[in-house]
Amino acid sequence: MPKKSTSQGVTVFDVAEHAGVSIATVSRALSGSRPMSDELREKVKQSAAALGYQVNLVGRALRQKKTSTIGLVIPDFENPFFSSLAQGISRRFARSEADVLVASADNDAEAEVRAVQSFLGRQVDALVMIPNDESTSAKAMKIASDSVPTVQFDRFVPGLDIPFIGCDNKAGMDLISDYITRSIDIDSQPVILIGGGKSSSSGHERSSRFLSRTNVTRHLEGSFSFEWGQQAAKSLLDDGVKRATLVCGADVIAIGAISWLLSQGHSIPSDFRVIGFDGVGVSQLAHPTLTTVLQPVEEMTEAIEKLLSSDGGHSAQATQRFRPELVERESG
Amino acid sequence: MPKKSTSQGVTVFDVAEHAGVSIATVSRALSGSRPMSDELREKVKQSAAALGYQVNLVGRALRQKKTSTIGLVIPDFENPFFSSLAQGISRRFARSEADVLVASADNDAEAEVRAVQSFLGRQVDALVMIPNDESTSAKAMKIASDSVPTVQFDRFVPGLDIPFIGCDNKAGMDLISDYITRSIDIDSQPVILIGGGKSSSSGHERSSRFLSRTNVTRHLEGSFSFEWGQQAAKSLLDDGVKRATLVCGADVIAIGAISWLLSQGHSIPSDFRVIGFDGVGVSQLAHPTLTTVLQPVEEMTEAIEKLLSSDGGHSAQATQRFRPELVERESG
DNA sequence: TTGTAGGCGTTATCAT
DNA sequence: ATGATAACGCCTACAA
Repeated sequence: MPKKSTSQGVTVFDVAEHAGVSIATVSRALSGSRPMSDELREKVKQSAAALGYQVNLVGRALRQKKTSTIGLVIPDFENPFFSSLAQGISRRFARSEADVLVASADNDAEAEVRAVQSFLGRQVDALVMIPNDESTSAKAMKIASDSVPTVQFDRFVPGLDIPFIGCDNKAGMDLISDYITRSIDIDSQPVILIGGGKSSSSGHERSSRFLSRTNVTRHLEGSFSFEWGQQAAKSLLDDGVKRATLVCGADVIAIGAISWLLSQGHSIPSDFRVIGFDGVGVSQLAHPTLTTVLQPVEEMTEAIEKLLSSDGGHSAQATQRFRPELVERESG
Repeated sequence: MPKKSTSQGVTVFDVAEHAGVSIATVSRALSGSRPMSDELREKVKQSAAALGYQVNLVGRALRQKKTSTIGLVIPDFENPFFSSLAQGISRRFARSEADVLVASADNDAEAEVRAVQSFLGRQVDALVMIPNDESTSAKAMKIASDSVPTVQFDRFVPGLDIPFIGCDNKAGMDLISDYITRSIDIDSQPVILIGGGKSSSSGHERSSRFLSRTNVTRHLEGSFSFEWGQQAAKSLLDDGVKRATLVCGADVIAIGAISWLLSQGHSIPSDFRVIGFDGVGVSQLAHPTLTTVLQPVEEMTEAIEKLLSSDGGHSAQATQRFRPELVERESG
């Protein structure tokens, strides 16, 4: 049952009255924006505490025209890589002045626009977006970047002049290509690409790059989900594939594929080699553990912080790609 | 007289001027709060569109003293169960009037308090909290519930008069107890409990209940993480345990344990049976697939929505526990 | 050093 | 039906 509010409704006026000073003094004492006698400041603080005063950030935001908030829009909460990105951003800004608020676009273009408008209406100081889609997210991205410093993270919408920070997907796929070339017998285990769909920039880049530099006997595109990994593996088996190297567009796909292959009695890596991309936490817990391309999440979140803090100044590069790293484990 | 608009944002004054009406009319036309001639309304809307007007929710919030926002505070983004809860809440409120904003407490009591104060300062209409801890989260919960309708979700802090919506952990553990009793040879596979730590209510309830109704040869407590599952399994093997039924306080623990056991060459379920709790997505992708207790997330989020919408009225029960369901899969 | 007053953008209450 | 105006809570020139 909702309790009667105590601190709700306590304003600077109440504190001022209680402390016997003006509201300006209260404001200054609490924000420390101007020097004042320690004695008075202490008195004000005690009054504030006694009354349970909590600053109303809405009032402050309206006045200051800034909210010390950055909004993060992610496609969904189900992909553990997005979660780890959210975790990374949250932690990165935790000791900064800004709070990070996260909203899910639920893999839907309209919901994505709504999320952006919601953040914009709330006057966030900056927006970090992981766009759903290479084309349908253009509208949301434009709306965002038209009003507030915006960063594209992990994925981007081509053709927009909005900074992008993410992983060098091409370099990542090249790591896989090289690895396959030097350590796998392509004749006995022909290479099959299971992409996450070309509708996101990451999916697009990864698949295209890999195809351009590696002989692939087969190529499937789906979505960035466990389910698609399972489904893709199933369709391969249904088509009589008995041995292959499965290069997957993301760890979630790889894990889904492994799950299906093992359930059908196939063995990994002797029958099927499986390679992922991202380096999510569960990739090292899967059995067999997943060979994958690890994205440098720390570096990327650091770059975002720098980019947003050096706002206006051109000290930080607009677009930065970070080199991922191949982690050889058991699955491939 | 019409006020000058800032160069930054388009305001109601700009729209009013453009449409040749008063700001009151603009507000009414856009929000539809009062009836007015369709013709005028249309004109105003066109002006708004022409100028690219977007309502400033900060101004609205200040005036209306409500934000149509609910805040969700979760311990972290790494546990996939929390992510699925966040996803569930977001989806549930998606077609409602309210936006859901998520913040991570990063498993830290102070960060949790900061997150709550941040949401409170932003005047959220309600707060949904998954408390970090049974004791250290008390402060954050109190602060929250003192100012705004608050719901404890999935976990709770005992002794507080704040509604709780979650799973019937005791019933869930009983399902496991019964299952073990009727289908497992306890002599060859003695039961070992790997709890997630008694510092959260879920961990507490699950471990205590299970211990009270089942003969356990061994009992370890840690945290709700993959790492703890691995570590616990390792310590069991180090102690020479060769066969056992591992009842885990959460799926993440179970998956961590399985990972370690398999890596050491043990087989599941013939040597070790492993049972989880929660029903996260990856539980059905693990190999072997995880026997677990599935929480009814849909029902729980629905209950939260009802509880918060019927705010003030006592029509909705304050605390509700939902019965989970045992899903027998391969691991146990 | 401290106080006064004005305004941030919006909606609601009055008038008309 | 529409318009003028007063708040909402806060910060910050400007005054004293």
